[in-house]
Amino acid sequence: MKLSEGVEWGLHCVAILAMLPPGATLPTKALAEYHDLSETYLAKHLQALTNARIIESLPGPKGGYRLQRAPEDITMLEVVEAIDGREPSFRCTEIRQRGPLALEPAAYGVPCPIHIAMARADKAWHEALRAQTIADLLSQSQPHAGAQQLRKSEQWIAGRMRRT
Amino acid sequence: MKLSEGVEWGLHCVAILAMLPPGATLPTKALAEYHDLSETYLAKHLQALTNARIIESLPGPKGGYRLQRAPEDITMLEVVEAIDGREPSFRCTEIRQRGPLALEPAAYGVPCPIHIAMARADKAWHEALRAQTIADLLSQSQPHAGAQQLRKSEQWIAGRMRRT
DNA sequence: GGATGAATACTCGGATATTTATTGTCCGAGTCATCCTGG
DNA sequence: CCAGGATGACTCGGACAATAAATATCCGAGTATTCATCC
Repeated sequence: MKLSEGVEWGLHCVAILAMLPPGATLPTKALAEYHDLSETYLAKHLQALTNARIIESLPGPKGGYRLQRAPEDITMLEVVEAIDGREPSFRCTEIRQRGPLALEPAAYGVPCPIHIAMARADKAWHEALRAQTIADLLSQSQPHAGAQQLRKSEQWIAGRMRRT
Repeated sequence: MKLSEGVEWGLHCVAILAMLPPGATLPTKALAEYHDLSETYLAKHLQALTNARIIESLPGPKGGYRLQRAPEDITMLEVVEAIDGREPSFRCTEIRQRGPLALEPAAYGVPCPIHIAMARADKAWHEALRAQTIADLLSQSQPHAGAQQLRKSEQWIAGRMRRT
């Protein structure tokens, strides 16, 4: 059970976009350069985030991406699901209904205990990510990176962002 | 993030083996027939469960598999990890240390907030599965399947198991 | 000099190859039971 | 009739293909800017 590599990229990029002034945008090229990522592959993931209504794109020169909502209103779960998909990790294929001892389907009204337990674990995972917003990430990263590093990042971003 | 199909197979098979009398074994062929699974592919997963010290194998005619511990001492997490692997779902590749704004590695003593949050979600998922044992699964499936169905299963198994 | 028009450069969006992991299969090593032979 | 040995059949174990998914890339559609031209 491994998560797509793009999830890490997406989370970091959304965090960067959250640092922009309201309305300003940043193109794919800048986002890719910031962390030295493949520009074309990152574009694919940004597209997924756009479809999920997390970020929005402005075409043309001076175009780029920006958040569609406030960082406080975007959960990590949304970003993860936008890129990795919304399917549960465990898909019960009901193998108990197969084989020589199978009953008629009506006899299996309740999901099997294995399915229930796996769904409970999945729910715990989802809740943990739903409880964490992008704004939380920013407030937590601030103490880690020094104030000078933060200034440096903001300057770098300011040199490439486009104001409305 | 999807879980291997074999996880479902493994959990069901371990549950079946837990129904056997102490010491008795059941060969791969019977386990595969019970749920109409690919015998050869199931063998691969049973092998993984053997390496994880969850089940043990007896070779030769009258051989087969049996649990290596009591059902109360086998957690769902163990079975899942034996088949799907023990790697965490999210692998932080530290992309924050890449790109034009990267600092010297010593400056990144603390994991990034994204890594922390994902690890916390992973932990919640693991704990949920660690709290559920194979014995719990059996006690929960009993009320679902009727008593007659249970008897039917036990008879089917009794006809194919090997006593020591 | 100002306004209008076309050309241009840059953006995102979806369709297309390549690599990796998962799924699925096969054959060989080892072991116990059975059968045959000899006493 | 009993004991011993060789044979045979069945088991698991690891190495080997086929398929699906994730990874990575390319080219086309659209838009705001820019420049040249005309009024």
